[in-house]
Amino acid sequence: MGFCRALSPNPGRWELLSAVFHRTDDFYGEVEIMAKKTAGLAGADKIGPLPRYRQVKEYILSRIESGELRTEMKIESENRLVELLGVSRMTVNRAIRELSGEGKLNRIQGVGTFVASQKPQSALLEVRSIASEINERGGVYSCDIRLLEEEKVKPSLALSMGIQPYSAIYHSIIVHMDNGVAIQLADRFVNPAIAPDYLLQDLSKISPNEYLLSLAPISEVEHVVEAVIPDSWIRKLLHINEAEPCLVLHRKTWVGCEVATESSFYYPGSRYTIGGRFTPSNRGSIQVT
Amino acid sequence: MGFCRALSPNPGRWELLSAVFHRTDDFYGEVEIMAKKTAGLAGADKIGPLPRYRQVKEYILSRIESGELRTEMKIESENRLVELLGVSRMTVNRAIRELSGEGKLNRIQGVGTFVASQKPQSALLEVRSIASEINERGGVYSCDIRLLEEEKVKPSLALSMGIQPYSAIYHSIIVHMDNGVAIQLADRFVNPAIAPDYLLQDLSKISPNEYLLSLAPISEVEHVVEAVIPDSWIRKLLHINEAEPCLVLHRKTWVGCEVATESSFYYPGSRYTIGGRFTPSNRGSIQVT
DNA sequence: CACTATTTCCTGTATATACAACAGATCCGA
DNA sequence: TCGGATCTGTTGTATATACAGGAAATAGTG
Repeated sequence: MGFCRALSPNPGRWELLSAVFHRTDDFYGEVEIMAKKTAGLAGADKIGPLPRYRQVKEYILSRIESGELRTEMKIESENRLVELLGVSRMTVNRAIRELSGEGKLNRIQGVGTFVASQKPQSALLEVRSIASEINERGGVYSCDIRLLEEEKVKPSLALSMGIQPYSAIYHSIIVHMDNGVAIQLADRFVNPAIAPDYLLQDLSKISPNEYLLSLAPISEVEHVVEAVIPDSWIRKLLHINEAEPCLVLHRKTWVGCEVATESSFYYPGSRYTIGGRFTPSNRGSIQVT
Repeated sequence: MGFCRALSPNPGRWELLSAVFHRTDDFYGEVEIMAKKTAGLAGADKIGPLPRYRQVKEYILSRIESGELRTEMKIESENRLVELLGVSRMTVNRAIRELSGEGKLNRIQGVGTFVASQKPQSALLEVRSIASEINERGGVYSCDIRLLEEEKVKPSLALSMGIQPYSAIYHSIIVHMDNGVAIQLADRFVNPAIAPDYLLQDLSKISPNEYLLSLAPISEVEHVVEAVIPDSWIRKLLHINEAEPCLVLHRKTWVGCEVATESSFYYPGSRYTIGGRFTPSNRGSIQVT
């Protein structure tokens, strides 16, 4: 009963299979889309294949990322995708509707669906590794780990993170550099309950962000920005003088209902800006979906 | 044919009506939900009532805003709302799914749907009026219009806004104050094609944001933040000395494919932070929905 | 040729139905 | 009383179907 979960004969590749059965009045026409190959993926605790609409989303995203679908190109119509993928139009519709809500596609009624133009970097709206950001810009990434230890958490921070005062917390201070120039100082407090092995990582190989993201998906993020003249020890590490302002990005992340990390990122004002582009949703004072 | 568009007998109020007809094989059971009263609303060029799933969203949002539904409260189940509102479950499902994607509701499979806790201010992710922000905090808003005129647009800005160099552009500089203390300096360039009457507005009565939002919905926003020591004329207007850093928020907005405004907002570093909270969507390096 | 009406293709919305997955309550027997 | 099976209510996904409405191509007409 239920779904027929065929396994791909071609496990190394992403593939959609369809197998439509005839239907009677109380039996569905059954269709199976192959699940994405999950071996080696983080978050593999999720059992079973992704739901079909998610598979359709992944299918389209992968075609965009592979370069097969370029910016501004028209993609197949919903009905064409129904034929190609062997799913119903409502399923395709949900996938494409969500993707266009996420800014990946644009739709025009009566005309078609188009690949949206690439949006610029949006460090304000994302959580991504500074290393990959530098690499994508063609820079040379390096880092300097100035601190990595267990501490007793101070009461104010404990309150904010929802843990016991003076219990253990992990603290790291890392200076990230592009071509040897300090670009960011990352001052992180990590909840041991979420990342018990944080101190054991080789953070020069895998960045804290990559490591933390690999443990569990972040369920919520809060970003607050501020302009300050930082303390002298920060000025020294970033090689800036006392007249140069700093942009500080405070980030707090949650995994489920627990606070996972609370960090501050200091950017030398003269060397960095942070941005993001988004589409406001449409009620009252306009907000991100 | 098609929908029966009943008018509300109670036009001053938001109301859901249901009128279910019997169905035959090729005729729908018809249901009508009253459209939101549109008289006096901006964007009234949209003809016809909102689609039903949007009406359901508005219905729930209005109940949250009115205080009837408080934070953490469980709301009606989908099937209950189907009965109450006279729409199908898929329609209710879409409405609630989108609301939970927007962070207004939380859903737990097998348990129910709950009103999400109020998220803090998110000036990073929204476009809202500084006046209403100050009023909500209980402050006393006032402003000082330092400039409001038509100028010839410089080539670099013209390029960025996609208009002819040295053509006309509107330029305003306004200092916003809370209890007489300067909180923000707004330096705005407005595309005359979008807001031809910008210069005629009484911007001390209606804030530029409110006015611009009333003209047309913003289709896209870009925010970039930066820390600077501002020019002396800005320091003077904000009453800060030359050692105090400033947070600058650069905002660019689009209406359709045209750039509508390009603005810079200066916040005294010691008096303001800007923040936003969001839920990352779940692909690759995590981004806003 | 120019202009209009029709057709066709596309997305947008709405519904009814069916089943899956999950959580909590309830029942029941050892 | 305990522990498991069963039931019930809830959300999550998938499908078939139908119609509305926009845009562009096409046919038809003067």
